[in-house]
Amino acid sequence: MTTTRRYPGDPEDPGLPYNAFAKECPSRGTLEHVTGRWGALTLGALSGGSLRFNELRRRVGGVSEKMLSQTLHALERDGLVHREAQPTNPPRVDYELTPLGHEAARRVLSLIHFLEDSMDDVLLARESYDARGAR
Amino acid sequence: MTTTRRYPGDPEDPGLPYNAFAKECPSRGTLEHVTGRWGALTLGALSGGSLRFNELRRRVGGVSEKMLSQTLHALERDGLVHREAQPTNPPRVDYELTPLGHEAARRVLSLIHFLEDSMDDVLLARESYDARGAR
DNA sequence: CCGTATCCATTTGGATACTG
DNA sequence: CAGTATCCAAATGGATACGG
Repeated sequence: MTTTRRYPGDPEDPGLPYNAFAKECPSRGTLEHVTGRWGALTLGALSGGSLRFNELRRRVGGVSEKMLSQTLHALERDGLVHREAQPTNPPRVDYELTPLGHEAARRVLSLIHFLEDSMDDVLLARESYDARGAR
Repeated sequence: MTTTRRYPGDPEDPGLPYNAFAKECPSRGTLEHVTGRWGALTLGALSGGSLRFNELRRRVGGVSEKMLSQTLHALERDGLVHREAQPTNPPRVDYELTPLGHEAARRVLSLIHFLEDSMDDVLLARESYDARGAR
C-alpha cells in the first residue's frame, strides 16, 4: 500500500468538501468572521446569554459602533447570531447565539481562556526574544 | 450573600489577571496574532509537524511572503513557534510549534474543523438572510 | 436606544524587485 | 531557499452627524 500523508488542508484528503487552507474555499470567509479582530470577542461575550447592542459594546472593550454593527451583521448572515428586535419605543434589540453559534463560541472561548492562562509564558517568551534579537 | 454575575471578561471577576475583553490587556494582542487572518491557518498548518518557509507558504493558500514572514515573527515572539535555521547553503529554515503552540493549535484546529463541517448550514443561513434582506 | 452614513487618518496587505 | 525593501491599493477604524 502507498503511504497516505495527511495534513490540515491536504487537497488530496477525501471527504473534505470544505478546506479553510484553500484560498477559494467559502469556509475561509466564515473563519475570518469568527476569528476576526472583533468576531471572536463578540461570540465570546454572547456566550453568557443574550445582550443588547450597547451592553455588548461595553463588554467588548474598544469596539466602535461601526465595527460592532459590521461584525454582528456578518455573524448573523452566517447563522451564528440571532437578532431579536422589539418594535417598541425606544427600540430594544437583543442579540443571542444560535445553536451553531454556541458551538463556535465554546471553541473560541476555549482558545481565549487558554491564551489568558498562558500570558505569563508568552510575556516571558517575548522578553527572551527581544533580548536575543539585539544581537 | 450577593448574587455574583459572571460573564466572559467581567472586570470584577477575581483571579483573572488577564482579560482579552479588556482593551488594554496584553492577551488581546496575542489573541490577534493567533486568530488573525493568517495566524490561525499558520498554526493549523504547523500542527502536523515542522515545515520549511516555502512548504508552509504552499500549505496556507493565498498568503504572501511578507504576511507569512510577519505572522511567523509574531508567533515566534509570543513563544508559539520555534525557528530552526541551518547555516547551510542554500539556507534551510524549519518552523515548528512549541508545546504552547501545540496547545493553541489544537484549539484553533478544533474551531476550523467545526466551521468546515458546518459550512452547509452556514451557506443555507446566508441564502435565507439574503432572501429576507430584500424586503 | 439602535443604529446608518459620511469623511478621513491609519493600518494592512499584495505585487514586485532584490539580496545573502 | 529564505527572506527584506519598497511602492501602492484596499481595508480598517474612529469621529461625527443624523434618522427611525
